[in-house]
Amino acid sequence: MIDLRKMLVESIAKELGLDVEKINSLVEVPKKKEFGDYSLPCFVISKELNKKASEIASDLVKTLSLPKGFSKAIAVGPYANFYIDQRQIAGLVINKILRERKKYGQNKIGAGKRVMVEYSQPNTNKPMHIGHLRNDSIGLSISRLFGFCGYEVIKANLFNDRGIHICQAMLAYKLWGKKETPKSTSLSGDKFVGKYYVMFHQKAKDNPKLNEMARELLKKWENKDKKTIALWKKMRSWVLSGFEKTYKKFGSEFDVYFFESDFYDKVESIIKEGLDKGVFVKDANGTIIAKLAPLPDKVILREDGTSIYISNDLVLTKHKIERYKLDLNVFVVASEQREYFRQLFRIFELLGYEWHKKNEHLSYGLVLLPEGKLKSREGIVIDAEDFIEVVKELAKKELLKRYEKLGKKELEKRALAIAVAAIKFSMLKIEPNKDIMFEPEKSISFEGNTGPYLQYTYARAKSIIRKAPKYRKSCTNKKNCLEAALRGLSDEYEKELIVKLDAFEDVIKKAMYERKPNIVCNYLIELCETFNAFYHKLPVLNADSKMRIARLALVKATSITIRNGLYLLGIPVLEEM
RNA sequence: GGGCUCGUAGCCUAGUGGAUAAGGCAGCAGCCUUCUAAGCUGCAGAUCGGGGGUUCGAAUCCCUCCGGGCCCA
Repeated sequence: MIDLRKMLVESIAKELGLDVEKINSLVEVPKKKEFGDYSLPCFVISKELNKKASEIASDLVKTLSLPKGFSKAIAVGPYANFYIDQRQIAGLVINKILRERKKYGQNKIGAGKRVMVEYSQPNTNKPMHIGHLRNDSIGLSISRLFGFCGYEVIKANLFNDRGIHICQAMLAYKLWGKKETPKSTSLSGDKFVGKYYVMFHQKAKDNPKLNEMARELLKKWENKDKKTIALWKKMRSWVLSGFEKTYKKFGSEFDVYFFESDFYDKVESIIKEGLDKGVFVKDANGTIIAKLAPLPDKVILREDGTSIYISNDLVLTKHKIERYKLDLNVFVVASEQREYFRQLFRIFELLGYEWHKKNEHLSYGLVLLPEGKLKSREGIVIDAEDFIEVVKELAKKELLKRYEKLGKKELEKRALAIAVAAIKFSMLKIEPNKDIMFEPEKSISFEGNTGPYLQYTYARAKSIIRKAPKYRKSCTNKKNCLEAALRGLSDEYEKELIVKLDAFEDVIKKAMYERKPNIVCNYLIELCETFNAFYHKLPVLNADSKMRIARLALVKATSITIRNGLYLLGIPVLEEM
């Protein structure tokens, strides 16, 4: 295993007689490459060693015996800069990548630990919107990051399939549906149902009685009225089949599915527990409230006994952690629910569950439209499926510009892959904490810092590999030939690429620890920029035979790393583009 | 009113204690008889929201004010 940084840090620590961790926290990668590959700023240790920073730096570079893989050390003022010798590291880095292939970048940080990542969580009364696309992008990516770090990952989805909003759509269908079905209207099931949900709210504006009727329908549902349940099941299955199509297109995957309707009527025991332990109190009206100071109090159960969302989550969360024996329970949910999750976790803490610490709200900013927050019931919303289709059409146009005679099947396949890449990358490259102002025309591009740019770079690399000739017969031992050839990599462009490839493992750890897929995005952009610069500057296939072998290996290593990085983002690769 | 969060070129973002603040879009000028031009090279563009403080050193930490977003009341 190659870990240049670790070796360097250890030898510096030994030389200076300081703590390894201390040195590790100080060593950095300089912004400018002329300052080397690693650098130690000596300001901080100046006091400890009672010596001027510039002296420490200049003495250090004189006395330190450089670890393997480094060529020189130079002091620049108070900085000690260290330079990697690519002749020595090229073989180590490239061979490692070619050996590990799909596993390159993995580590064992989470070995033996099980994490559940719950994401997407749509309501089953309307289609998903672009907010879900951000959620799904982050959810899948963070799942894969955990997986790459050795965790056992369970990807979970929770369908919010009960409550007043569901009954509103049902009521509208009962009143005005005229026996239409998704099939008879050739609408996908989720859109079909969503149409009635919007219709309900339009009509309810002038007819408040409809709200009363929806509440009655909810009561019937809770009393398990046969006809009501049958209608609910039918409409829910329509919606779910629509979701399935969207998930398939977008690449969202789940291992387990939870339905709110399976838990809402199992809240009694935890409510009793809360009352017994004095965490919940019943007020004069009969409403049950959790006292969570310094957080605001939270209503758990209404006076009429109807369940509200958090009571379901109390049951489901307990179920998840105990049933699946989780070490970590992650909820990928937008930032508007921050306080809600604090309250939820605080309840478990007050109830005395040791495992309350295992819960984590992975919060991300809202997707806002220029008009403001997305509002499904008012139709201020961009439909997820429609949006994917619009972007796919744009991708088709681009493809046809380049390849007029592309077969229809291939065209569809590539266009979808490009559309998904463009959308996911635009959602993932922004730090999760930030809100996204979404402007449909501006937000999607195929050029510059985009998903398709990464796909393109990958396809370009693969194209070289496809065209490369086989090893000559004269080269009897492939491994020896490669070893010898790699020592010939000496150009600055090659070196930069090798150093970048070597950084992949650290990037994954950082992205996982910080729960930030955008770190992977930034890395991949930099990697592809470095590769493209190399590509334009140095020939691969037209280099002399020894150099061709070496550069070809470098191109292969790059393509593996890009592919693994895109996998972590949930972005499909294309062998040709 | 309280809490959380964000503020970096015209626009979108990266950088969260170190060297001359890094990319992309939009703009301008170049590069396809060589491995995919969804690419590459160059130019231009930033009082890092304002003010104060801590530090040898602040976009980054602290205080305060201003502005946007979200949640609670």
